[in-house]
Amino acid sequence: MEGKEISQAVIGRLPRYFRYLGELKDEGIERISSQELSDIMKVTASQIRQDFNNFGGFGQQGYGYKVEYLYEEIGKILGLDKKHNLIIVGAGNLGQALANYMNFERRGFLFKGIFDNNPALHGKKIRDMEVKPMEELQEFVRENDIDIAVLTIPKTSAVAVAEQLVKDGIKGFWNFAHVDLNVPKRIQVENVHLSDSLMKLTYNINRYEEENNVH
Amino acid sequence: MEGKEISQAVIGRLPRYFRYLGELKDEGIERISSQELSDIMKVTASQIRQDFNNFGGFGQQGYGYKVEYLYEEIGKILGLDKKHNLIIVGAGNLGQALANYMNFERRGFLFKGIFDNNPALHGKKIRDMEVKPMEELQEFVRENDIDIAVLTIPKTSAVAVAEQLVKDGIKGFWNFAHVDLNVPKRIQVENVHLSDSLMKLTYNINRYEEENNVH
DNA sequence: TAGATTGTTAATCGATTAACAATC
DNA sequence: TAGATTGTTAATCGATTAACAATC
Repeated sequence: MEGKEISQAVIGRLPRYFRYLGELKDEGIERISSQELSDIMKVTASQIRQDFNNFGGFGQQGYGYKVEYLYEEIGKILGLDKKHNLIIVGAGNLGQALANYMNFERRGFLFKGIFDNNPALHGKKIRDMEVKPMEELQEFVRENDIDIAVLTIPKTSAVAVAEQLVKDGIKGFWNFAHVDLNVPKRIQVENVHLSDSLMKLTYNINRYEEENNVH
Repeated sequence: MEGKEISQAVIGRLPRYFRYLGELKDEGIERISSQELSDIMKVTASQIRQDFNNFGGFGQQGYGYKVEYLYEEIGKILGLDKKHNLIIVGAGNLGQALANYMNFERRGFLFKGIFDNNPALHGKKIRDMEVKPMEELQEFVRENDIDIAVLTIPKTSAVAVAEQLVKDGIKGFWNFAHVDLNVPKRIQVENVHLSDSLMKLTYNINRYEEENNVH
């Protein structure tokens, strides 16, 4: 049914390649070898070639890689050429910030709506979009063919809301709630656990200090 | 000088353990075996025991682990018992949202200031803290013993600002800017590249569809 | 003591790096 | 053609899982 499965380790590196190649392209650089890219990105040339080869040969022996071509191919792999309808569930600080801050449209996402159960927010305009009550969520998702839900609601409600959204046909979650969602494997979940990330930072700061300072 | 280095793979799992143990503790559960925790968290019991043993034995043979003790020990490992002075650099949507949304104080972080170069924001109150101009950043960091800078500024200025902050004595960055910072290895950096995360999500959604739908 | 479960060693698996033949 | 650099196989490294002896 499918080709060989690509590991998430590789997928996780693609956006960074994409970013560097975009910059190289903007600088007008036309070709690059895995060794040159290795020097810039501080990863091994071997890893770069292995990673790209998961998707077939993008390069030319003796020449290297065409920057623009490679950039576009990685964009396609990441699905940036496809449109995805997206909603934000939870119009608190974080939900509003993401609506305003993320350049959704530039990456193929169509921002279709934002929902909250706080009546004080209903009707408030967030990026030309009025906050809708949660009561309208289910019908909206079903009728507007929504693919992705950004969850910026408290963890107490996130699991139940996610389960309902799965029934309504959501394909993936960008989950900022501090819980693990309980959804079928066919549903994709990308977690952004901000406080976890901050804890990793303090661990590393403290450990560095313990190893090097007063000990 | 130090003990054996703990891999970042292990560190990355600690916050999740910490979260689950906190919940178990709140439910009044006193002891848990690696097997029970394995069932709840969907990771192998073997991995749980290996992970904990990186830091010495927290359990008791034949009994399991004391939930509260384990919870506290992991908290200490993550450095949550230590205070860290923190500032936010960039008071746009994301910077403001993080100031309001993150419960910094609850995890040992002292929110000391927020900076922006937009004069329209200067003096605006964000969580009882007035936005200060970037001109005051350097002196502020030096005089207030700031450990962590949250970077929510555009990528065009992030690298230079980070380099300056390193000179001013910053120990770690929580970096939301979409660039790789160029800082000495002794400085800890935790990147949160939101758009990268979203790209991984679309990759996985698209790939699932290609494998299972029309193909 | 017998049973349970950790701590830890050994085996396996997967990911990264090195090497080099293929080829532009 | 000679030189460069990929694509790809082989070697290494590290992380995960399995197994079991130690011990509570």
